[in-house]
Amino acid sequence: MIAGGTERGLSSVQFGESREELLANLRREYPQAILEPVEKPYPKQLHEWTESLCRYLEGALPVLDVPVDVPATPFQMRVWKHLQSIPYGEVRTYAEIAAALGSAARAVGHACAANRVAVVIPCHRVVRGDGGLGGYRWGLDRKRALIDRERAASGQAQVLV
DNA sequence: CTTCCAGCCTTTT
DNA sequence: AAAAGGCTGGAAG
Repeated sequence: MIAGGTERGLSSVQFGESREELLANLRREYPQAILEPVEKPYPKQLHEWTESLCRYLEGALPVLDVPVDVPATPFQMRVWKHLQSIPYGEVRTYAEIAAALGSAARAVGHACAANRVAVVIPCHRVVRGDGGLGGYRWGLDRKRALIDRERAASGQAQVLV
């Protein structure tokens, strides 16, 4: 994984197969940004955010509360905010989200697809109403892995129909 | 099981 | 301004 951010929050958290691939992706998304590989003089906040992220993934941190700094339409903001209210280890359907927002399921899917901040905005916790996984920007295997891992870490029974 | 279309937001023309 | 299409869903064939 790679994490990038500004002084205001994380702006990009992505999955990839290699360091090169990840860096290339980041460069493509922010062609004008000055990318500094932060090996040593870690900006304090960025360090805290990524720390939280890691511990959260391990299930050691119940709620992830890090700021994000991503350009978004008002609608996307509402969807993402709602996604962040899904507890660790649980999943919702696109329809549920849509109902809560008074919108349509498909629009929700579109908003999720636009999310660039993996895990922080848990678009992997949204599945289809018919039991299917739906899609995932970084690959369905990754989505499945995240959900399984979270479910296991949260100690819930794995009742999967 | 396989269309079909309503639905809402974004992106492209 | 108009049209297409997406990480859907529910109804119809």
